[in-house]
Amino acid sequence: MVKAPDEIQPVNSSSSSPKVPIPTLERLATYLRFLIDLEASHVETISSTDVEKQTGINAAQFRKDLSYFGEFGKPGVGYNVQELQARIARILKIDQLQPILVIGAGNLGSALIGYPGLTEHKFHIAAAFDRDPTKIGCPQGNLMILDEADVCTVNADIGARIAIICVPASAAQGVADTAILAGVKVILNFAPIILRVPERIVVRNVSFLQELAVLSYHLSSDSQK
Amino acid sequence: MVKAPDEIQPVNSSSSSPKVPIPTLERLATYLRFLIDLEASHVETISSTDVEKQTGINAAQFRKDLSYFGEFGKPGVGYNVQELQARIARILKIDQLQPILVIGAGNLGSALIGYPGLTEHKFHIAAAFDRDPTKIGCPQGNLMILDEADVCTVNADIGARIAIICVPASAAQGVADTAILAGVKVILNFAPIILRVPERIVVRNVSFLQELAVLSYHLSSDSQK
DNA sequence: GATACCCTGTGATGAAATTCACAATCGCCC
DNA sequence: GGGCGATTGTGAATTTCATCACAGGGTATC
Repeated sequence: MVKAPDEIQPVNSSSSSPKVPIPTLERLATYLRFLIDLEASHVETISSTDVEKQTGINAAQFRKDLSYFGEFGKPGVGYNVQELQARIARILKIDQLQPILVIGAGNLGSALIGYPGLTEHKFHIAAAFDRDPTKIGCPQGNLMILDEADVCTVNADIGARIAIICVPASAAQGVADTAILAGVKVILNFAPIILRVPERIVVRNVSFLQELAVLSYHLSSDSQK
Repeated sequence: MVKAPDEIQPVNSSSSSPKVPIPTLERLATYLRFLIDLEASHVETISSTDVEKQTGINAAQFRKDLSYFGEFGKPGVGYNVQELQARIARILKIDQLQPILVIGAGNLGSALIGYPGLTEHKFHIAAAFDRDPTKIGCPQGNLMILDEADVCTVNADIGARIAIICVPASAAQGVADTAILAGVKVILNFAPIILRVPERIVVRNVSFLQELAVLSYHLSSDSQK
């Protein structure tokens, strides 16, 4: 009996990046953060070995990561902090303000809305939505909570291509479908389920439950065993 | 010139797991979640190919992940959902209530305290701390916010080995040091910095800024270019 | 109770990511 | 201005992780 398989996106899907390893992209964000801090400390130049000492990331790794995007440093000198920071920001497209939709204004959604780090990295929550009628219309910070049903019409104006999903697991698939319909291209999913989305959509999951579970496992060697 | 290198934990450190790949552990948590849902739907048995259809995780991967911990299934039949769920929970040490310290009771810390998924997975926030005098003593949910300075004395009673750090980046290293002093073995770090910790301590970082950056990068192929 | 089918567990294979190691390059100093 | 120490960028080697493919074992059916 051949059953039609429910096609689903592979967990690590990335139809859009032909060459750059995903771990490299993850580290780029780390480098960026690190460089911003360095810049604030008025450090002008840094070498890959310095990066290793201060972040624990292998120096060759750092250099190879950058090499995917061109040449950045000067042999014998190192990297100009300010320039490197700017170029990584450009690579990650966070040199310009990115509008974001937040769907779900519970504890987590509210925390995101109030998080100052977002604007610091040129992300901007353009609109927040919820399904709960008691929340709709209430201001959260300086943002009005909108009706989840209006995601499409609202985003027709905003044109956000990033959505953050902060609804309970049971509702996550539904709002993901809606967001995609509204023109969203990439999704950051906080709900602890695997979303089914078309191949062209990129999803990343943040699951601290998962992280806690991994940590919990590591407790074994210290106590039990 | 040989300079004493500032030793730091490698990003992917896991001094405690001799053989099990970290990606396997991460997936175990996903399986567990999935199995709990299945159990709630009264599914009794599942095969690895079913798992692949419903989660997108390769069937052989699933079987191999489990094989690190023994044999779980019956050839020709599959896996007993309830039993597998219980055994994975035991592997991850979340079959018994795990006490957790939350340090930092800002937006994010509050969201964690109010998150019902934690208890669902046998995690229990035993105490929450902050540095802000206006917050100390205020109840947050059914939990009293304690003074960050008292972490050590409080944990002498509680004996938590897991800490969640939800303070701003600038304060994160300090509270990490304190937590370790208080007997914490593993840390879930929400602050966007790389913590320096002794080798025996396991750290996992949750950085949605990083996730957003990766997603932002993926926008390029759809629009620009 | 034999046959046909299905599914697990795992060694072998392949792919991906990390680390190594070195040639090429730069600035500095004498 | 030539030689030296330092640092980059990158092919090659190594390690880690994912997938393949199949032998072994279980179930259902007749």
